[in-house]
Amino acid sequence: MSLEERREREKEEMRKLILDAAAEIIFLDGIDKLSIRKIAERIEYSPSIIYHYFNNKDNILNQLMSNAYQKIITALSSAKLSSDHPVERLKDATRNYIETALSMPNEYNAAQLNSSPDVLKYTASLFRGATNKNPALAFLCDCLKDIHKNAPRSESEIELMAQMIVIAAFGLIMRLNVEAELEEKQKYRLIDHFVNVTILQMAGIYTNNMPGGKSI
Amino acid sequence: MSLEERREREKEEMRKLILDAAAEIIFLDGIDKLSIRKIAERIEYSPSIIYHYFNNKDNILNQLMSNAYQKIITALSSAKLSSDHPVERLKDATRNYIETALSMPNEYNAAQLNSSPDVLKYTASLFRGATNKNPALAFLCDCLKDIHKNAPRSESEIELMAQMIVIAAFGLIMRLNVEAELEEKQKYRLIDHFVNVTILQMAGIYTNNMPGGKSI
DNA sequence: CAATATTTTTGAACGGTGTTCAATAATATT
DNA sequence: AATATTATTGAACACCGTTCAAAAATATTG
Repeated sequence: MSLEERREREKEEMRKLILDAAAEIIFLDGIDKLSIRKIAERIEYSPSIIYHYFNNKDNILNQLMSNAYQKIITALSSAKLSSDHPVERLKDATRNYIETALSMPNEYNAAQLNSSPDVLKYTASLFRGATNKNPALAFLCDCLKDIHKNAPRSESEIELMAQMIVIAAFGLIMRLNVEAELEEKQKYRLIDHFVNVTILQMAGIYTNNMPGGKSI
Repeated sequence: MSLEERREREKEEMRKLILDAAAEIIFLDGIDKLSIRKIAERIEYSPSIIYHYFNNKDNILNQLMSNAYQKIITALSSAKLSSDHPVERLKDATRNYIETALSMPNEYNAAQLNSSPDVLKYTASLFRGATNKNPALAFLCDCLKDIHKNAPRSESEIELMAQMIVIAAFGLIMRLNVEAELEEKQKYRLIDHFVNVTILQMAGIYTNNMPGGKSI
């Protein structure tokens, strides 16, 4: 069966070749300019061959976006052990998540705005409860429970908090992605405020909205 | 000069004819299916004529989206006098804004994700300070100042708060638009929580994140 | 090795898109 | 009535995603 294995391996390599070419085109020319014919030109094959390895263009795009979004999710979980303090962990993870997402705007946008089954596995769907699968929501819920361990909130309260944070982070990233010409300084002013103030408010921590305000 | 006036009026009528046809196509078949040729077919002219009234397809789309987004903004300001209580006004306005935006998902998405000059006039760009032009930000700032009139915050604090609320509302609307199959019940659970809890936290009001928690 | 079956790759075609432009039809000006 | 201006068209260009029968390359058998 080594023959079939090799076949499959070669097919996988070809798929990777196609995906890599697509990623480069998106990086160089933008996602709007991606076309089957351009991919074909880049890998030096005829356009038709691509349909031997993928069902259609959307399929390619979705696979690409899923892969990229997994990287963003990984960035989140890498903060899992960053600190003993749950609040610090929350802040670290969110900042990580935001900065990773901003480093691949095309992929993040496409992944979040796409509701294909391919991509939906990883994105922050509001469907699935926090306990289910979405890694970002699950991580946030854990953090929030930890933060409120002295005065426990209900499961649904925690879940709503987490969803609001995910939604707000999503909004921030989207806006920063759209407003490409925004100065770095302004950008980080917003991110800082979000991570240091807004998140804590949404997590039910601050009574005053400025840093230095009383915490619980 | 009545001749030129009529000319211009007729040209404007033709533009409106084209825009209306485009809006219908978007409504019936979705924004992806909009094409110059389809518009032409609908208004019973040849495709080329459209370029006599608009520079290109994007121009048509942008104009359409700007018009729609103005309606959403209008929904916001209609809440301006809804209540004496600034907190109630804030809640009313936000709920209005969200529900109007959800009633025209295509237009809202396109307007928010588009950074063309046409559209940028109306969308919540982070560029312009709150005092400048963006009506949503300006309204929020007024509300927030009113809310905190007894313990005034700095201009930049107020502005950051407002921007965070706009960003979070944007995120919520976007998510609800993308997840089209979400049940009405779940949808309103999120909107309610956003309007009744999250906004108040971001506005620096609640110390506890549940309704009934102490206010300042 | 030769013949056959299988898989990979191609070229041509279909129907679609946005856009341009010279030629025509309609209207207004002289 | 002749001329200038404007509105409208048809044909064409250069793209696009996708399909499919035919060809090339490879693997499997006798």
